[in-house]
Amino acid sequence: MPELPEVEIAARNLRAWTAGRTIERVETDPRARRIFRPARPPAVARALAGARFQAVRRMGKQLLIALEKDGAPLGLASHLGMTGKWVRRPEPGRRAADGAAAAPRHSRARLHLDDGATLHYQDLRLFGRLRVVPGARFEALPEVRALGPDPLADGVDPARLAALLARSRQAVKPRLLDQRLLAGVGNIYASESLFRARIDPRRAARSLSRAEVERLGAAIVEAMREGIARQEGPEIAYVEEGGENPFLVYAREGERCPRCRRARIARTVQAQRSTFFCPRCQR
DNA sequence: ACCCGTGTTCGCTG
DNA sequence: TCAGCGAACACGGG
Repeated sequence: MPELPEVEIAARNLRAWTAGRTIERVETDPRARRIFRPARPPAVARALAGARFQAVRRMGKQLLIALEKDGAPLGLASHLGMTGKWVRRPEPGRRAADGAAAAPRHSRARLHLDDGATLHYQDLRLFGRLRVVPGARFEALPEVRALGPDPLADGVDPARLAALLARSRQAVKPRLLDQRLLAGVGNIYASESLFRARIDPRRAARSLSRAEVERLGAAIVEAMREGIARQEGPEIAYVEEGGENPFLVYAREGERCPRCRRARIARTVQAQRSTFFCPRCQR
């Protein structure tokens, strides 16, 4: 489920799984050519084999994994697309004997580490990317350069956000999906944030007052933080697919609004994506 | 069978 | 020149 909070959890997991580890061997799914850069899976496997993990960063929805191989820096940029996921086998805390052999479905790349664990990159729809970055020069990548500030790491500058919103005739909700504004906001959190800020998603982006932009910025940070808090920690149940919908309005068409308890959540389509909102609370 | 989907990119248009 | 739109990518679930 990758928007900023899910990618942040993935980054924390990868940090814990890879600290001090070396990649011994890499297997790639030859049919998943489109996720690899360069687009030859065996070349990616060869490039990563023998590399040692240095650091895992997140910028927006991008996972930037710094490695070292033969004394030189090397990078792996991982974008999860719609259905990408990193999992460890055996699962953390379990011994290698318990089901180490069972590869998860749609495993597109397997990194075999020097502690006996395997990190699987799973991706059903193949919209994700695994990109080898020579010299770990992530700043040179166009998809990284194009990213706006990360709301979690950098906070939200209302003046900057207001200026970028004003630059467009689009409705505010689809405008928020532009990663140049704030990196990491996706379709779910755009709806959630606008609900929290009580702003109608159909409003023209340029029509928002300064006070509304400030509310929106704060709501984005809040929604992201809560999303992370929901998924982290040993006690809190991980949000599994098939579990309860954890969102305030997303995918709740027809249900009563959790704020006013009177109107029902509506669904509309903007720029080919679903938007959920309360027609009574959001103005 | 049909519609829907957490993301991004590309080609076309006005 | 460029913002904005729709299609495309690929696959599974309801």
